[in-house]
Amino acid sequence: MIDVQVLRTDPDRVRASQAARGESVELVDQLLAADEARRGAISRFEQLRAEQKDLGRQIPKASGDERAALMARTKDLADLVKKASAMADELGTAFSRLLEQVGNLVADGVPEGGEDDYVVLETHGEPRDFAAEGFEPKDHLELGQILGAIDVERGAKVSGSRFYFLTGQGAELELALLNLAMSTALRNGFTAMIPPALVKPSAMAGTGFLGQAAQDVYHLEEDDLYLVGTAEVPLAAYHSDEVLDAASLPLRYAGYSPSYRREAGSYGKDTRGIFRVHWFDKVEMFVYCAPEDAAEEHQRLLAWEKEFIDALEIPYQVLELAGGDLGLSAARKYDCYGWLPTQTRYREITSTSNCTEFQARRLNIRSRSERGTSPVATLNGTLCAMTRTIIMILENHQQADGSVRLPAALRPFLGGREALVPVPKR
RNA sequence: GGAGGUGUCGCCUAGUCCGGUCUAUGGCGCCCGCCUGCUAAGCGGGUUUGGGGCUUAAACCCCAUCGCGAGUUCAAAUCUCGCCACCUCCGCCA
Repeated sequence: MIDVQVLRTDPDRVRASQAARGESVELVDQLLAADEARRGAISRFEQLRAEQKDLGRQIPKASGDERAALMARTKDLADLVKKASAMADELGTAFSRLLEQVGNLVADGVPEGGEDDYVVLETHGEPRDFAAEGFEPKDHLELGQILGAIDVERGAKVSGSRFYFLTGQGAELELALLNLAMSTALRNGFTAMIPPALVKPSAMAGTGFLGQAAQDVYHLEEDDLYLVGTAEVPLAAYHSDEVLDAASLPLRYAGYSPSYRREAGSYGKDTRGIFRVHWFDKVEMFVYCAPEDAAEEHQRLLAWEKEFIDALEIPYQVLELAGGDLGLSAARKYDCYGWLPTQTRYREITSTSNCTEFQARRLNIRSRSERGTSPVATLNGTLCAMTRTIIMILENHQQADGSVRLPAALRPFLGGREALVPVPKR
């Protein structure tokens, strides 16, 4: 959630942020009114409670009539206190409910607009000219079948649409990518993590996925647990309700976990192959750092993402997303879009968000300084989303005969092999 | 899944049976000061967290906080109920 102090002292900033997100500006006025009401109720309660406590303390010392009189008076007060307390609770809850709807304050310089209003910051590498090479590129699904790497038919048979098996070389490729990603992360000072993929509602809510994003999340009714859509969720909740030693920051974690997404409302979108699926595995970077270092850290996360994509020799662009496309938690977001030859356009492969103190406030993650404790900043970034990365590798490095050249960085993790090669169908 | 036990302000701990100066005890650690040639020891004071008030600021004041929540009561760490986590044993299982 946003800082309540900012709401009180600079409501215009919150209004501007809401406008940049394309969200309700009136909400800010409702919030201010609710805050006022809540604080009034709290102070009325505290006054009454203090009076009640004071009288109550005299009872053990008194005796006889005096005692009876005191008890009668305190009894009346107790009734008032109960009512005042209920009122304060009610108004407090109303305020919180409103506050939770407000997205993070959009960072300065974020482009205005919605999904299509991103700004291309950089372009790296050259898309291959397949015409010049004399063949038509096959798409990842066809290549996956030729290589015996991806089986969507059996995925659908076993689990339904938007499920797949990675088979043979496909499964090996994921493991190689995992090892490359993790070893890169470890070299950069990250701590390797394998987090739970099922989490409690508090973890989901704290990371901001139970708002507008809720329809895209799997929920296990029976156990009231959620399947995470990203390791960001357990990695953020990992330090919830903790006070971190300021000297230990930044804490950098690289988590490998499955990601589950209902993909509600994406019917008919990217239905071919494994571009948009209900489950994929992912190595996610997650950082806790001092708020004043967050912007710089965000650049580092982006740099590590680029380093990884560079190593895979995939042409790509770096986009800065517009305010309307940030999600609830992010103050700023960069996506890397890799070149997809059969679609002749760039498609998302990684995403990194600076959530400033937004998630830390919800999850109660603080660090200690001379001035007491204060929320830390959290950031996340994709290091390697397996299915999308596999798609990019297959399509960009395919050869005329259906084999796929392996980028040099990946070879050590595939027994020195230089290419994935067609296998007989079975 | 079944039975039993435990949960107190960083860590350990007193208090819970029998509700009221508990405004939560003591130790360790940590911080400040004194003392000291230095260090150690010693002495004195401070040290949960969150919210609010008053201040230039600090000091100070108020409310909440004894795993979480609800209830009983004028009054709950203490009594009742529900939940959670951990430990021990049994059952089941990769």
